[in-house]
Amino acid sequence: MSTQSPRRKRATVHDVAIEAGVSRGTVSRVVNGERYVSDEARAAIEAAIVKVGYVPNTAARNLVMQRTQAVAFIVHEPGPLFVEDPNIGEILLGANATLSAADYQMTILVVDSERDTERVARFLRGGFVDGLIMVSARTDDPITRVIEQLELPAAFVGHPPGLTAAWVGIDNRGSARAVTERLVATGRRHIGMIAAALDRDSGVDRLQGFTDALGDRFRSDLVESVPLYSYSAGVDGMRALLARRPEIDGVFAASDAVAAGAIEALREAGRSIPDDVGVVGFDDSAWARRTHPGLSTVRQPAAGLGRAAAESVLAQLGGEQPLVDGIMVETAIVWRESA
Amino acid sequence: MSTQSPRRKRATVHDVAIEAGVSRGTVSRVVNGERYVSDEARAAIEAAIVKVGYVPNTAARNLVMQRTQAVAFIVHEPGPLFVEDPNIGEILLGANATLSAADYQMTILVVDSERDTERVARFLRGGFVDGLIMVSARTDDPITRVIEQLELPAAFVGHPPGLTAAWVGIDNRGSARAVTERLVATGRRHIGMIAAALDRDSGVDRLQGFTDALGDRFRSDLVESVPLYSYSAGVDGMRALLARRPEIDGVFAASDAVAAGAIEALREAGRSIPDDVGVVGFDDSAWARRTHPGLSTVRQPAAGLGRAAAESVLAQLGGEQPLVDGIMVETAIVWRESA
DNA sequence: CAGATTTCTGTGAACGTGCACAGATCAGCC
DNA sequence: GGCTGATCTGTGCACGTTCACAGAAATCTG
Repeated sequence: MSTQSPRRKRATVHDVAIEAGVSRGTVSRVVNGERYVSDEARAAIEAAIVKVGYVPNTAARNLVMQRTQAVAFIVHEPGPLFVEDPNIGEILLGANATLSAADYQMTILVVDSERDTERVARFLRGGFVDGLIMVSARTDDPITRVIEQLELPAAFVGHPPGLTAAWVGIDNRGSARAVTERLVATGRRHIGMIAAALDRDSGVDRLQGFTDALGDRFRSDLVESVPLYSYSAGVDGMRALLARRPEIDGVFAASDAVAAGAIEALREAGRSIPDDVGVVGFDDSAWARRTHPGLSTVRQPAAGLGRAAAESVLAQLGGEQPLVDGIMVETAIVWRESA
Repeated sequence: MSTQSPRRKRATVHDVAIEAGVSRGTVSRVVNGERYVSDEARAAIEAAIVKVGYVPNTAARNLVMQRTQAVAFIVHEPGPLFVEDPNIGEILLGANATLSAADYQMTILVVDSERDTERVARFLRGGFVDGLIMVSARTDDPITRVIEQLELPAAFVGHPPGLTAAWVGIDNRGSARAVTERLVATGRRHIGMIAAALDRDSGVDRLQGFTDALGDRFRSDLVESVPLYSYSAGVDGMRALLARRPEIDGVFAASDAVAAGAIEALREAGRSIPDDVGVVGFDDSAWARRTHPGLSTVRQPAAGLGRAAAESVLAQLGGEQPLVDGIMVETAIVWRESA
């Protein structure tokens, strides 16, 4: 609207100083809200800032402050699953909310191939970020190794065995046990499980919880293992289970997506739920409200995990020692109609 | 393993120069792969780099180069939908793949509240990023205004009316017309639409395409408008449509999530698909393969949109003028059993 | 009113790069 | 041997900020 000059260069603290008739140091003090600035100088500088449109240069600030106000969010996941797994999105949102409230930015890194490992390692070493959040690390993950020897404030969501860094997670084992026990309590006699992602702590722990709950009644041929927490894996797993043990009358699926697939396979086979077969899942993701009947499941507060991870990183940035034992976020069991 | 000194400070180009017995300038030339370096100097420097563990300091480089090698990925979406809409995740992955191949990082910004608008604007002005990708901008979006006057290389996914910046998108109108025409061709007489997100170009264009296809047969009471591209909105919309026009025998839902909700509502009402009512959706997201029967829909290459947006930003960073007309990415129609 | 204290301000030195420039060395050529 | 041009190297400056320090001015204290 107004006849602004076609200035190409951004205003610096120096320009503001000249405009306000003071020195760079005083401007810096005003910008950073420090004490020892006279009222008139402050007023003049604030006016000058809006007049010249001054915005502090991030790179220069980062250089002298030795920090970046950025945290990496690393997700190690093949592309498709990143999209399909609603937990990751929620964790991301939760972490982002906490970080941005503390004026930190989040840089996202997707690790998919070996080449990515190289790239991410270079990135982390380059001082682009002050800390990092790692989601869905696997056992014996090259990326995990890189991170551990990086001396960068880090928080893992989930807990690969042998990890020394801080982590947040849920009690997968106890929660899995609790849902399975309900299946037992309602009189099911032939209870199976579709286990998934056994290359991760969550997958292993959920299977553990299942066996805990069954005790003597555990039969290994009532467990079918599938590679991923996905819908199609659930379909396959349930079909295999039905073929092997047609008398099955209860199933614990390692995630809601898997459970939705299992329900589909049961429907195919003409079984009614929950009359013929009771089904429980894990996550309380959007899947659970979408199945017929509604899925009983473990409520996993994914956004809460993201927030907790972010808080851990922020605490470490504030100089605190990370909690080696990890942080457990509470789960709850949600009973719907499927069991 | 080895007795490394407990060095707290990172090695600089200066340390490398001393170690290799050359000057900073020569080290810089080696690091940046420039010509005019003798073989012996190069060898000595490369050895020195690994010896002292040198990694270039990003902040210093950014400062002197006046760029950051980072691009912002801005998504303006209430939290829950970000998680539920698989397109966003795919666009993000597509963009990330292209950007990281070009050695750019991606910083994610979620805009949800008014306060976020402020924060994001400050962030963009602060020179944190060299460019940006904006997803799901709305008409009259304060963020969009901010971006437009920012003179930063930008690419929008989708096309808010009146936008002057570069954008990529699909032919929503033509594609919507094509699916609807098929509904017409298969002999449906009372074809309705659940329109969604009419505050966005995609929502408006899909409705346009629908009316294009119906021509004279268009009846405004056969269109129900819902706020969001969500499952529950689809349930509500279909119920409303059924209540108003029970004779309805074909429905175009503005997205697959909406279609899935519509199918649920139709099932409730005892209608069979596709015999009583034909249903088509839009997106070919994971939803489409999950409904019963499988959903006929428009295949929207979300990852391709992300890649195209990233390429546009990279091209602008390379000095090219943005294409004002925008870039259209091809869609295809996928026929399954629902119509 | 001298001295001590608090408040306020300006100056110069970092931070770690890239780049322009100047100078040095060396080969090719008449 | 002197000239030209290509190859190689070192030095100083700039990028925009924060911070330590020194000094000036104002205020308090006995």
